[in-house]
Amino acid sequence: MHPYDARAIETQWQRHWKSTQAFRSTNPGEPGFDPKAPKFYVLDMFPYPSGSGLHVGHALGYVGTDVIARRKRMQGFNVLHPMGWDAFGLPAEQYAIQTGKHPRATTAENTANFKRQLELIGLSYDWSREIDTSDPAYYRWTQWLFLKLHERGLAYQAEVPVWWCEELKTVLANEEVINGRSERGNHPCVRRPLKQWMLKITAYAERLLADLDLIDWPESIKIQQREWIGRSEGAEIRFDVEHDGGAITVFTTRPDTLWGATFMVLAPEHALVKTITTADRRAAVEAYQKEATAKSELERGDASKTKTGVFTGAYARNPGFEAGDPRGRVPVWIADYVLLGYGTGAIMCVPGHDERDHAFAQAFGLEVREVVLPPKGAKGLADGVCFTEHGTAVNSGPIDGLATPAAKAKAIEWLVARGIGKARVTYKLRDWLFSRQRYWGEPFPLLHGADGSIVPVPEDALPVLLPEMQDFKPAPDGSAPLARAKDWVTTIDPRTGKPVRRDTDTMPGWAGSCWYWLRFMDPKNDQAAFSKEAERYWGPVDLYVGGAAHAVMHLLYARFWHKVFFDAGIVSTPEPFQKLFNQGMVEAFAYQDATGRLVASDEVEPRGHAFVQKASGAELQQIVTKMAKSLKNVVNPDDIIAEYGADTFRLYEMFMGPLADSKPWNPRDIPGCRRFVERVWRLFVDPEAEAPIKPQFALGAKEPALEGATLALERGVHRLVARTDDAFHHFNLNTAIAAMMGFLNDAMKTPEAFTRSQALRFVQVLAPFAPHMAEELWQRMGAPGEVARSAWPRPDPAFLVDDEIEIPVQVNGRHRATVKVPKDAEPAAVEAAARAGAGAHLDGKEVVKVVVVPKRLVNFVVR
RNA sequence: GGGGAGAUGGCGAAAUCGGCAGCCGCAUCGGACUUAAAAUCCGAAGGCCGCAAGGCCGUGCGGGUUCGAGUCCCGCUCUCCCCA
Repeated sequence: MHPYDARAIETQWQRHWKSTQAFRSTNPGEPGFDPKAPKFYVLDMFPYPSGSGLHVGHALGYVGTDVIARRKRMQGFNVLHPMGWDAFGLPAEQYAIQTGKHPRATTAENTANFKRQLELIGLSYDWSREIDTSDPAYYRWTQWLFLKLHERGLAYQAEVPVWWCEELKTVLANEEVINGRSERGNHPCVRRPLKQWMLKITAYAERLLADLDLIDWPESIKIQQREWIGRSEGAEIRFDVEHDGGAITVFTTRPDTLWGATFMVLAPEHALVKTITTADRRAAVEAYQKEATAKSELERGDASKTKTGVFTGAYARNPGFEAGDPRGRVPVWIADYVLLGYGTGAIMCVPGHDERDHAFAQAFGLEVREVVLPPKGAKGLADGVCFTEHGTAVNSGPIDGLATPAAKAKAIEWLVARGIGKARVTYKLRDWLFSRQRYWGEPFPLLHGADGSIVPVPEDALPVLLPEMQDFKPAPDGSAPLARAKDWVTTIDPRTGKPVRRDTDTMPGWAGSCWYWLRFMDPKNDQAAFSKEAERYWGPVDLYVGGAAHAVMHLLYARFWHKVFFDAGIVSTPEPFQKLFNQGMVEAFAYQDATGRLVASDEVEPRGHAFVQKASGAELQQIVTKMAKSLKNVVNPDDIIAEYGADTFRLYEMFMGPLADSKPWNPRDIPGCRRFVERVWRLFVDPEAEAPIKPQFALGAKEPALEGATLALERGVHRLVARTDDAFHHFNLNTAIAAMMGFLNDAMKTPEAFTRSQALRFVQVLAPFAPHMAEELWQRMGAPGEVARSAWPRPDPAFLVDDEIEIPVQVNGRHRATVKVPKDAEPAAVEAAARAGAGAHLDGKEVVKVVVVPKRLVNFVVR
């Protein structure tokens, strides 16, 4: 009486794992720590616990890392596999404002729900290391680490034009504003100058770029980070303003084109605009400045857009020409395609060799001068085309005749010698806007004195607790909600006894995730963020898995903080995440009618190979898209597990395709995985019998001789292990499951030949994927301990190749026959066998050439 | 606009050292078992032609390299994702 009962088996083993703390990993110095075991730290990007819970797409990465973690444990690694909550942030607060529920309460509910869901999947996290970024025991150290940045001069306050969202009543980072609307909620945003906390990430630009070479990350992510950092080499050149005595400094990546600069453009916000603008141009200039402020940087930078700008009335001297040379007199304009934050906020314009300058000159009838001759064959100004590539310098005084790279170097030399310029490197990367006028975040541990001084809260006075507030709505004027907690704001500087005011901003949602992988190493420490020993042992993260969506922001911020800690001697590695892996998106089917309108998935039924709308019978087109509530195609793991069990759910998640690929969730495919699980069960257990396991697999069962079907299965087991190892190597775990299914099909054909020793190894291979069933079978077989801690089997090469192998025979590259030859047959023997096998295909033909690839194929080239 | 990834049966996919295209699964069809159905088991199946044997065509499209290309090179089309 042993039918397969997924629920019973899974709840029992989940309870067992919990009560025995089966997946707790030990730190150096703790009882049970094995100093000989190598460590493996496998980390998921921890979730923001939203109210809607996990869907099957989140679970993909978590199941993937779990399968990897479980196998690593079996391979003898001390595995750190933790989970926690990125719990501070805007959505919780928005929700709280809408519902009146305190974010602390909703966060607690949501994290409890997430944890329940994760446990239901049977994930082997070390829950003793669970962390919550909104817990004072955690954010105490976030504040402490912020002070380390502050100490090192990397946190400063500045009046900067920032995105202000009227609806959310807060400033947002550049990356949180899309097309002038907030990423969260899609509310309109405007730019406004405000005093804000900034982090000097630009000070680390060079190292963030260079150290990408140290880490094993997807090239695509590295490219995106390099792009974001945007290093460019060039020169800074000073242009004197006529009649004014002032000077405009520009940055250019093409100092060799100086002699082609026929005008200049300043960012509308550039400080010099005010002083150089002539009286007759003032009205036009000011009107234009006002307009530009409202635009996003993207709109302004868009090269495809028509150029706008106004003349300031002022002229500057191009220093490439002698005083008095009319070619050196260049008009100064302002235009919004020049950004204040990039380079110097001013450019020299070379309309002959820069697309945007060219468009601008065309639009306003400014002079175009050729100073770079295109190489033979390439189109240049002579053909009416703006030439931006490398060529030969012309009309350029001291650098005439030089190829662009040499011309650049010579131009810089020439500028330096005359004291009008120097080599310079700039970055697109900007400093990081780090404050928010919101409630649900880490308070800044800083005190403002009456005299304007700012001092850190002493370390022993941390954490600065977020005050309990009932009304934490943003104020209409944009001032921070914390400013209204009067008792909290007013305090005493413990060092001087003087009254001071607390800083009332909070940190952005990214703050908590800038160091959480370090806290997981030593999560209960109340003397330090983490101990040096723990960090030296566990760091860096060996495998970090998450969506490619975080390619830039989180991963760049995290690297930045980590490098600061490295410089401060707090961590021992220059990079936090040695290997990064991006799991693919889980998409879902959605359905469109003939007009392209989307039809909710629950109103659709299949008809043959097509799909129709239930109500109307209209034929629908099945499309693949992301899961969204509005499409009613979000799938919750709870439902799948309730119907099929966690082992089936895990198998399906992994069987869908390679971990890195995007692939659609197809509910019709899940029963296939369930069938596999049931077939495994029936191979081992006779549901009708008394015995918990078939006698041939029980402890003490006689091991038959390795011959006939048993030998074939033995080879099968070794091949299975080898294929599985390979699958882990490539993260295409679907092929491991395909291999298990293939082996199972073989074993089911000759079940009596399947031995206990083979069965044990099969269960071990199954264990990372379907851990509940594997543990249950392991126990029923009377095997020692838990399969989760058993030693992963090794394939023996002697069993991987059959004595006879099949060789395809081609004639002129076309497959014509297959011949069987001994595995070690000589090429001549293989060719002879192939010639016989090809038979009639060679009759009457002249064999020009024979290609024999040992163990692979034979190809006859004939005429 | 910039950047990234991808395109293989009705569907998810496999074949990454250039060597039998389609392992494994889903859906489909046929058979066995059953009073019947479900479940289970066995079998078929890329397309076209053919009773069959067999042949031809086939990895988004067009070229190229090679004895041999899903895989490498050049050009194109389309899709998805990311950044704003």
